[in-house]
Amino acid sequence: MKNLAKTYDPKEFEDRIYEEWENSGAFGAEVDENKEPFTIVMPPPNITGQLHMGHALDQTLQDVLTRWKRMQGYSALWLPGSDHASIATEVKVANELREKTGKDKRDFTREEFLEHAWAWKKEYGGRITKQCRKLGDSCDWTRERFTMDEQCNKAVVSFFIDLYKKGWIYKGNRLINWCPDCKTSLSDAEVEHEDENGKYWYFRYPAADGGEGITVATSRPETMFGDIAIAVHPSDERYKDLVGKNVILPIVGREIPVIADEYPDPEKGTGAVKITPAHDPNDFEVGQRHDLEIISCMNDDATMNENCGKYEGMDRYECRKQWVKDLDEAGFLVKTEDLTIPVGKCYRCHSAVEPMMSDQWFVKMDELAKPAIKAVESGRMKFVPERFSKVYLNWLYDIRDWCISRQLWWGHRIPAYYCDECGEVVVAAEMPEVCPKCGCKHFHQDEDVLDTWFSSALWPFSTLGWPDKTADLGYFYPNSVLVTGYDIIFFWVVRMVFSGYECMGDAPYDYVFVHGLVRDEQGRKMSKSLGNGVDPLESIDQYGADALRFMLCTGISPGNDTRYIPKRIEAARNFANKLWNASRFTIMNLQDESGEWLPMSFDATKLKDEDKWILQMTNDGVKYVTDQLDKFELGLAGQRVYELIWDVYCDWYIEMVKSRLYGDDEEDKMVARYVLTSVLRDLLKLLHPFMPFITEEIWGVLPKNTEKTGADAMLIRANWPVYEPDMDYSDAVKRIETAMDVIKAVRNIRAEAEAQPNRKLNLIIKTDTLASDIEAEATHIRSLANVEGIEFKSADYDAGSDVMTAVVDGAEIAVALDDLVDKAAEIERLTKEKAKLESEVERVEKKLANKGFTDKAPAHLVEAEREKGVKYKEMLETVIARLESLK
RNA sequence: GGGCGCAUAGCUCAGCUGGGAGAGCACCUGCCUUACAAGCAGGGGGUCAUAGGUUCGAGCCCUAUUGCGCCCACCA
Repeated sequence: MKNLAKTYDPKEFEDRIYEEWENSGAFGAEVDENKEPFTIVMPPPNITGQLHMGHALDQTLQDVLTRWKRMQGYSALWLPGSDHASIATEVKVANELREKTGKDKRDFTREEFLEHAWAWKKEYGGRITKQCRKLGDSCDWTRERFTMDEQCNKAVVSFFIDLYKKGWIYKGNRLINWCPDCKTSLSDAEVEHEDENGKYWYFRYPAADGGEGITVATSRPETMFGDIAIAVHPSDERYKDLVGKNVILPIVGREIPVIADEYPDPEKGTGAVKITPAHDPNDFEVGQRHDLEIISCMNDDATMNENCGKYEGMDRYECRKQWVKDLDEAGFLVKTEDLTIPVGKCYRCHSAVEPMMSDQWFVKMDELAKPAIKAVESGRMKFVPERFSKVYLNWLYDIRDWCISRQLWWGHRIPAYYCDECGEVVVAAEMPEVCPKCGCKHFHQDEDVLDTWFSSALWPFSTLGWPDKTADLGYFYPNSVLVTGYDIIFFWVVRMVFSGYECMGDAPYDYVFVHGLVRDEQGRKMSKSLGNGVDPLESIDQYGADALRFMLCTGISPGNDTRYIPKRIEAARNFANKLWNASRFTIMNLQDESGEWLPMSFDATKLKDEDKWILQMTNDGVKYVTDQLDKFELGLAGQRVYELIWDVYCDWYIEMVKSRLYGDDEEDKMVARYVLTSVLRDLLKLLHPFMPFITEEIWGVLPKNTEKTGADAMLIRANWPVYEPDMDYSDAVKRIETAMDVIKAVRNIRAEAEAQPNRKLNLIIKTDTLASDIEAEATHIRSLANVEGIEFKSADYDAGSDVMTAVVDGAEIAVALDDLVDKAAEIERLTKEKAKLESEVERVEKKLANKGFTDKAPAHLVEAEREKGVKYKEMLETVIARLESLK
């Protein structure tokens, strides 16, 4: 006997199947001009650790799309890779070194440190790809890439040089975001703003001429050492006389001017603002406008510097405390106010970012942003859901230059070389031989590395071979879809788009499919500090990858967050189990005792109604699922497959077909076997993108002789089921649906009457129109409702009082239950039914009486409503008549 | 300050271009019926946040309000 294992145990086959897939080259995508390409480049996970639920969601969505397109006949490439994650990894490696050796990062040479980092990459990069395999990711591992591999590095250098030559990359001393812990600059996108409880301190700056001076509020008193002016609004009458005069920086004693500028808001604080260009972006701009000096008062570890007198060497917060105390004692503190203030935090280490003056490399954004804006405005590139295009565009509309240099070691080193003699800067792929300016031959390379997102920005094409003109690049670019979380639209999506236009002259992809976050059961963000993260591997271990995948992509809608709820993954596992058992049933019935496959055949003229019914349901399902996947509605698609398998195939079709399989009409059995198998195959295909392992495992056991076109052992190469628009089994569908109504009605009566499930019932069916239809399905009614005799009578027949009745569309079912009939309860039940029907009839009649409806609503809806009216009225009359007869 | 999302059954969420409110879980009842108790059959449960508006018709469209959440932003 050939069959599936008795119990569904994903551990038994998931790893094995993955290995088979990979070894057979099933995921390999080829440049094939006879096929349409479908490309997804995997958002590279950071090599900082292991995959979390967010990755599992992200990758499942990509895999569903890829597998589906592959089955549709596309040359589907899903290219995997990982990201060096410059700053994040550097922090991790430094921590690990500290733990292991007790030494600080700076105790190592750059080369030593990088050696450790590469070892880290080897370990964690490998761990991640293993996890992807566990999830069932059908990516082409032969094309696996890393943001710091040779080709990507080449791309980075090439892009840098290109932009530099155009004058779009420049070096300048600017106010940047500085992380005092990571000791590196950060881009604006890398700063997170958090509200914190803070204070405003109001200090009096006395006038230089001995007058009262001016009172200024600040939340950052420690930056006062860098104050260069006090600004007031030109229209502010209060300070009119002071403008142009000097005030004295308290305690420090330095004189600074009062200047008029549009920046201060007279409504806020005292209307006067201290100007500290070295530590505040606004002040910096005011300083530029007035050509003011810039005095920095902090070191790069956020301790106070030599400009701060006795506070030199103090931490910024320590200094703040002492400084405020000293000012207070000296009588300069006017008042204090509590309030919340937004504080910029480093997105990696969460320490407060300090705006600082620093010499850094920048990318000029104005020109680059233009095509990226147009890409979305013109509809060339679409966000799914659409609303994210707004987020994207808003960021681009007021984009500022991008600070790309980082004072780190792990990353792409900036390809800029400085002449040791004259300081000339040469930007080139290799260290130059001779200085073009002074002719000297000694150079040193810039010490900094590039923002990690500089290399990710090139990912959609650097992975395909750019800057070389490869066949892959020509065929697979632009990518079809980018699947990513909404949290990295700024970091990543925006930058890929402008880089794509700059390097390739086209958008990097057609669609950006944005998903939300996976939260914990209470809806909180999964985080390490909360310890509420769920390891995908653990849940795969417990329920199987298929269950996890199915849970992640059903019951969700695009762009919205979802929650990880153990009960939900359990339900998905139960679904897999259901499919497993149904398949076992089917396979069991396809063989004789010795395990030989029994014959099956397709003969359209021999199809029974239930065959036609399920063929129609499956056919319609194929269309629905395909349409939904086209719209990225994986949740709706998955939901329908679930219903088709569980409700349609298992609960109804298998139950209906049983009597035939156990009967002895050999010809009919061949048909039943055929439909059973053929429908199962289509359902497996529909489910395969969602649950690849179980579908593959079952597929492997099914007989090979029923697939119309070349059956392939690998389900992933099987053709996506085709929707046949001409299929019309509506007569059979109608009869089966009527039979189902009857069955449900009888089951209901049985339960209400508390009749034992094994007790055979006798029915009287009163109908003037449906006798032949119901008669045709009598077998089903007998077996599924456990009915013995069925007697047909005309609609006006009096069934007496020893029966319980129910109405269906077109017939009244009377169940003989003399010993169990509780007349009072029966009347109550029918009265409820009557009320229900009455309200339906009323609703429909009201609607039809409304001239607005009959005139304006589409004709088919009006017609449908009319039919309903007739139907409900008939049913109601039947119920009323029955009630009468009981009285 | 600007923008966005969410509010539907006890819980978690679906609900496509407006046309008789759904699923899973939980709950109640009865079943170990030889594919499946990770199951089968039956059942209860919702003023679709509030108030207006558009429409013949609104969970869905418009306006306002309330509550929750998120993103962006230089309030000293």
